[in-house]
Amino acid sequence: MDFFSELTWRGLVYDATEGARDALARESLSAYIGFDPTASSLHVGSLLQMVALAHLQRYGHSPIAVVGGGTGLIGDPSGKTTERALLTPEQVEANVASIRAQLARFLDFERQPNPARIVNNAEWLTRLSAIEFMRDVGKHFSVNAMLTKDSVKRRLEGEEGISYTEFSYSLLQAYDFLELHRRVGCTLQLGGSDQWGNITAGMDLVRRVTGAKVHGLVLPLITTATGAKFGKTEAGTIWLDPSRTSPYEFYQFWVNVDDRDAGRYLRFFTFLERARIEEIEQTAAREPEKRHAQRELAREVTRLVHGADEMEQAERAAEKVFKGEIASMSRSELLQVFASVGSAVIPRQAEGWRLPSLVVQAGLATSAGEATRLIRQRAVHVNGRLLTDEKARVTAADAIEGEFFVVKKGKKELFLLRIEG
RNA sequence: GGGGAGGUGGCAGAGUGGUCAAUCGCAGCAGGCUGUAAACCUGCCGCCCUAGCGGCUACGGAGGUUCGAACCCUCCCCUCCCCA
Repeated sequence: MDFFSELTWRGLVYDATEGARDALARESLSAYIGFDPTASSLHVGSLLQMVALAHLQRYGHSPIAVVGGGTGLIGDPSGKTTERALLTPEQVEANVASIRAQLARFLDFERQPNPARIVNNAEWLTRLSAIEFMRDVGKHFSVNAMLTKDSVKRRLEGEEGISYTEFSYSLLQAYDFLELHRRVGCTLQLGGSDQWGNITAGMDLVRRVTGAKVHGLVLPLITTATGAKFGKTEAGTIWLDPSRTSPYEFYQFWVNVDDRDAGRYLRFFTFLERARIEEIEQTAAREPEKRHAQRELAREVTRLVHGADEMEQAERAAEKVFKGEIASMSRSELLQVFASVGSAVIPRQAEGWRLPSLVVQAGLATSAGEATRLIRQRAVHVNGRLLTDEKARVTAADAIEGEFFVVKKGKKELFLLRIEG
């Protein structure tokens, strides 16, 4: 099997240029995907791109992850209805550094003969002079054509309009392709389906300047069965950075995937082979209540992003939590399990704590009033016990090993409070 | 520059002098059913507490009228529409 067929059966090819398939089958290519450094961490929305790079490498191509340290200074107007705030160079640089670390988990930089590379387009973009840019790049673009691009058209028709800065964005991104083509012979750019316009702009530029025929391939937009935005939960974005989204939460995100999405996601986000995925789907269809597909998905993706140790820990924690074995856990077990869940230290108080205040300190409610309502709705458990009296006090004597409170809200959300001293 | 409409809780959108902390919907939270799913049913959904027909803060901002204002008046700020 080749790269293109692999992506095809996984449902990862949304669109590709003529000849991309042949080129990929014929020879080993250099191909790149750009990552936007507007935040200090990537989130699950970028996972597909990361997986695509890894597939490239597996099939003998040389993947290049371009972190947009230069383009990030401008801001992509695609999919945006309003002008974006510009990040400072320092912010962008810090973001680039942490994103680089996250990408590193998916790529092999030592592999021969097709090592992965990570480059920052600030390297060339910040050195480009305005005159050079206008003569060598701008000359190849027709404003007439640019005005018809969807991302630009929407903004022109909208009320806010578009600044010259964002209007020029696609030229900069196109220039990346040219630069990578010159430097390392890169002939393919991949991206999300929203990047099609930017990718073809790059292809055109390369062709006009060098005469070479290069290719583009875009991945589908991920949808959820309920129509919600993928990668968001009640709690917010699912980040890849463990300090923003704990491995436990990350694991839980995948375990809670809708039945109807699980099979697709196994194809999208794991490297499991076709027969194995189909087998999992059959098992899942037979015993949906066991959530085979979700579990497998959670295991695989968590391992990929956070490593095997964190994955196992998150899995063990989930087991304890959902089997209601909290009260019987030992000190070391608690610390281990909650390392991936979330915890905080509270100062010792001789008279104990009011129950609502404990819930607030665990970050499970934003005000005592809200906590009180939760308690009355029979939603709060402390150390595995349902507590329904909002006036109750909890003292150190109630704590596990005199030290810990596991505060649980609803069925899924929990937090460890540790008494100081 | 001229004329008009409007700014209400995360969104959307009622209310136009008292019982409005503010209808309904969406989103969100919880409970039930289940499988840590979907759908569905129920409750909650400004803050504080001694939890009450309690206190406080709120309907763009600042003043004013009134026993009483989201609702009336004045000024200011902002948004949208039409004309020039």
